[in-house]
Amino acid sequence: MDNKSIAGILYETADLMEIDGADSFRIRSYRNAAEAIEAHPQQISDLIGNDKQLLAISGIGKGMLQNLKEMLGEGRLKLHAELLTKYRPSMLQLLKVQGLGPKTIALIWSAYQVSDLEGVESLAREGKIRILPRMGEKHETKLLKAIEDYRRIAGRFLIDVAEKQAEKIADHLRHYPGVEKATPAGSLRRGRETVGDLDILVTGPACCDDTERQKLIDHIIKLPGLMEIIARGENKISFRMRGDMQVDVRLLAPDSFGSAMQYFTGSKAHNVAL
DNA sequence: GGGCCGTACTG
DNA sequence: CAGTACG
DNA sequence: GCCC
Repeated sequence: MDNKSIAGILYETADLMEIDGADSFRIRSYRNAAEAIEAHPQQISDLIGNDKQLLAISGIGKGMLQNLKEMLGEGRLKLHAELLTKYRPSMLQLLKVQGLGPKTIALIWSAYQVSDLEGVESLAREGKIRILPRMGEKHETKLLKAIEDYRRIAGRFLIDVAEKQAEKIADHLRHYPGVEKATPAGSLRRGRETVGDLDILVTGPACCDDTERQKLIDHIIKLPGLMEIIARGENKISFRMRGDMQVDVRLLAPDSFGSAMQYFTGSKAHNVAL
């Protein structure tokens, strides 16, 4: 279990504790610990057993150390698992909606036993949110807008995040002999605020014949952080990176690189218009 | 043992 | 004023 | 929960 997943469980536990109405300072401690672990240069899993070094991390105390030992030892955190049983996992998604906090989610759950995005949206449309205590009409319309906003950016990544990821991948590609260019296309190249997935175009001698392309693809899949290969063809490979970003890499002969760049930069509507 | 951010917004 | 969310 |  790497630091990121440890931190993830801690963050999620904090969210669930919040829904559970736990002490807010204790909740903050979980988030602080998650942040500290995320930022820690060494893998926590390598330090396990070395209590002194773990305790030296600001934000990790006696209790959190126990939690870490439990996670690394048993692969799970009991508190986290129990809270997930007690509440609905969909509530964690709800928490991401602007203006929806744990108290409101708990309120909606107690009144309607609804805990998912679609359900809450329906309630809001039917005017069933405004009749709840402390919820007014404004709150309701604001909530509907927030759900809309959430849907718009869900499963997408802010451009700076996508940019860093793309640069790492492009570097990995350019490092390979016979690759001349590796350039992100798609919405990232268009400079959109958010990016759904990465489209990276590659060209050079290594893209020119079947054997070379196979070898290049073999090199691509060694990319650090690559979690799952979704599809592997002759000229294109799709995979998912750690963090869930999906990437398409297309290998192109140099003489079709320009038109491909045009096409894969899009947008779709722009291509249709052309 | 006791503090842990301050503030705007909403009902 | 109290509860809640957020920079 | 952590830290002072």
